[in-house]
Amino acid sequence: MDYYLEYTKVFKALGDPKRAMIVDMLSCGELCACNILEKFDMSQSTLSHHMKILCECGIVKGREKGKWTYYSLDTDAISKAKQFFCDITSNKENCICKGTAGCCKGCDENG
Amino acid sequence: MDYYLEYTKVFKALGDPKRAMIVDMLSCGELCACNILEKFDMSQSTLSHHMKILCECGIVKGREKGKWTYYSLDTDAISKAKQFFCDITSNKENCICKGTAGCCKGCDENG
DNA sequence: AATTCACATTGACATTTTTCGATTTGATGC
DNA sequence: GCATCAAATCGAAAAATGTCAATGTGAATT
Repeated sequence: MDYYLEYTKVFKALGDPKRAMIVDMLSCGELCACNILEKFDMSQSTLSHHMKILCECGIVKGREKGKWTYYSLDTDAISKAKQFFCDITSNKENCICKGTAGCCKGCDENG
Repeated sequence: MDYYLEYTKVFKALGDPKRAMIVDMLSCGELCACNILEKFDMSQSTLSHHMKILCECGIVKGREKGKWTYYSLDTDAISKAKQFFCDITSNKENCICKGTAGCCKGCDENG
């Protein structure tokens, strides 16, 4: 159950459209909070709250430099979350990777 | 935004540990609601509610037969959700698939 | 050291979600 | 037809979430 709890935090974080958009923005490189805020119609405190959720689940990292905080994706944590997604949606004896469903690379490597 | 909203429903559904466990159970094959209920410490109405959320986001299908309802995963919807996950976490110009991060098969095909 | 700037935290509120017991619906068996 | 079973729906209560304005914090600028 703790296993599920750990990874469902990532899904819960991505379960908000605005947070999914933030992740999409970060996929092209590091951005500071003010750059992200420009693109959204939300208050600064609300954005800060969303960034905290994204950081706490592990898929986003914050790097403080002077007044600014730069955010970027943690590709390792994202890989693990993808692997979890593959794991819970694949039949372990007869993996759907072998069919047409298109599972992930990591799943192929294990199966 | 609608694009994000469509797929974030899937993540929101998987953002609950019990629902993630249900998906994991269904990955090994079709099950009826009563079989799922046996494994959990929750009321019948609560399970019914969780199944509705899983069905509404598209990743689970329900098949009614007589008194029973059999649930199974919709591998096509799951593939699309994985693709979305890859999309929002991959740099489109310089995809992380080419690195060590381990993106999904579909992402490789596109990139 | 006073001000400004970027961001985090707090407190409050409305909305959404989770959960249950009770009821309803629809199919089966007597 | 009546009782029974599986599952959905309803109504209500409790908990979690999203949001903002106000405030706090720490770094840079003057």
